[in-house]
Amino acid sequence: MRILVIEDQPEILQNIADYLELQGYLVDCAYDGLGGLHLAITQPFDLIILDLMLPGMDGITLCQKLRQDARISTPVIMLTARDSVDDKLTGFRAGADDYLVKPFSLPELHARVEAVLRRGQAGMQNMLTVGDLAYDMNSLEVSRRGVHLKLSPIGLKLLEHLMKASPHVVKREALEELLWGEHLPGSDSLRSHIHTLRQTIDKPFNSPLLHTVHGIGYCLKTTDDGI
Amino acid sequence: MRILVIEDQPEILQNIADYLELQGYLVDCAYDGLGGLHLAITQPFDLIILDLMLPGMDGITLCQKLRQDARISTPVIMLTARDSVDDKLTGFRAGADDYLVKPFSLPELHARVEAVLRRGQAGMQNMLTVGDLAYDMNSLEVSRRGVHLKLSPIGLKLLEHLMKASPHVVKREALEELLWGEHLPGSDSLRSHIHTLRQTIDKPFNSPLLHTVHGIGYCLKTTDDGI
DNA sequence: ATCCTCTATGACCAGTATTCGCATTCTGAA
DNA sequence: TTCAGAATGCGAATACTGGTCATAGAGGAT
Repeated sequence: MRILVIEDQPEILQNIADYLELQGYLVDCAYDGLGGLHLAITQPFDLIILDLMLPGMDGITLCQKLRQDARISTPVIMLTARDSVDDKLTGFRAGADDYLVKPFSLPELHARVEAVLRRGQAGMQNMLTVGDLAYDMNSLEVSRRGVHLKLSPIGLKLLEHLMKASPHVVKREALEELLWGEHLPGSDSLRSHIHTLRQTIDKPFNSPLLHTVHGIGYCLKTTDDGI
Repeated sequence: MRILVIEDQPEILQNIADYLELQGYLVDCAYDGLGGLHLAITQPFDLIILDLMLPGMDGITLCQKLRQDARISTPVIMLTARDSVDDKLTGFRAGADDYLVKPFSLPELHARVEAVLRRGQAGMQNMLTVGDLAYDMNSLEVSRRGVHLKLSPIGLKLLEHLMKASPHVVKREALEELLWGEHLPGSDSLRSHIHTLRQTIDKPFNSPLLHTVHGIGYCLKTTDDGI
């Protein structure tokens, strides 16, 4: 879990960083708004801890830019010395996920961090369905009509892409790039994998979901043929 | 609210005690490590304020004994004149909940006290369970079907993460980051640890909880194989 | 300071699962 | 009909995993 802490007071920053690292988090630091924003945009974090008052750019503005300009939804915990309701409202309106009033104890911060991270995980609605086919992206389990299906890693990747695209057609090149990037295998083994996938998700059931579009690619959809 | 203050410098102790009593707390005092430890063990306190440097037994040792030997989880605020990172880390590792560097203002202390007490009331529900496997994060004890299991620190970290994620799959990279942060060990020793963990939590029992997801990572769940 | 124990790490091997490439057969469109 | 594209099936190559063990290092005890 990577956490970015943006705070201008060195002692506080040091305290927070040390404590969180001790709890097993990877901590990066920024001392002002601009530096923090830059880090937050260029690197992936699981959580941002953000002081309200910062040199360069205040926390609320930073949070707004993050959400609106950069479209980054990393959860944010806002720190502030002030305690007025106004600040809280402004903070939440700017997109902060939680709020902590200074001075706070470090275990208290830890509790909030855990809470926000847990919330983030629970929020993930990673369930894909096409017809009676279901793919739980958390447990990586695939089932059809309640029957558990076992697929290979490549099969899973293919299926994920096809389900996300459903009911649209996916070009062969798109699938090849998905699986191998620029470094394609010598022959077109994509067909083999499509075949294997078909064996698994369609063969045991009477209605096929995975359709071939001749010369173009593949498409995953129910056969009720409503186009 | 009863607070125990352990501090060898009489003026400071007097200051703190007077101030806290004025705020309505019941304050007990100790002048050295041994006396403090004795009081802390024999009587119930809601909070302990503990100087790092004490005659008889230093604060860190005292804190460790309190946590490990006496299994007392009363929150501890550590006081110190020093400010080195080492001290802080050692303090936290010993189980201190917060840290205050001398000289501090009494209102500052009061704020920390309030913060720590508030957090304490929140009540930590630190018990993880997956199937018949239980992990008490307060005492760091792991048991399965009532049988106490002994794991290494790395094993505990792995297990904690896997249990929190259960029944989701956890990627190998996520576990590696959890254990080693940015600079990973040369070879994949993760598998050794998974193996050790498996030996401990699965080998003595007939139903495995720790499953491998080929090419992806690991997953902790019961084998009831539903879905 | 020295020894001792426990843990972490890295290397290796064998067994297994997965992927790839190829040969063959099949299908759909012109 | 003809032919390119598609499906199928299978063996070989590859990647991954579990298990074992030797070594190195940390921490505690003497």
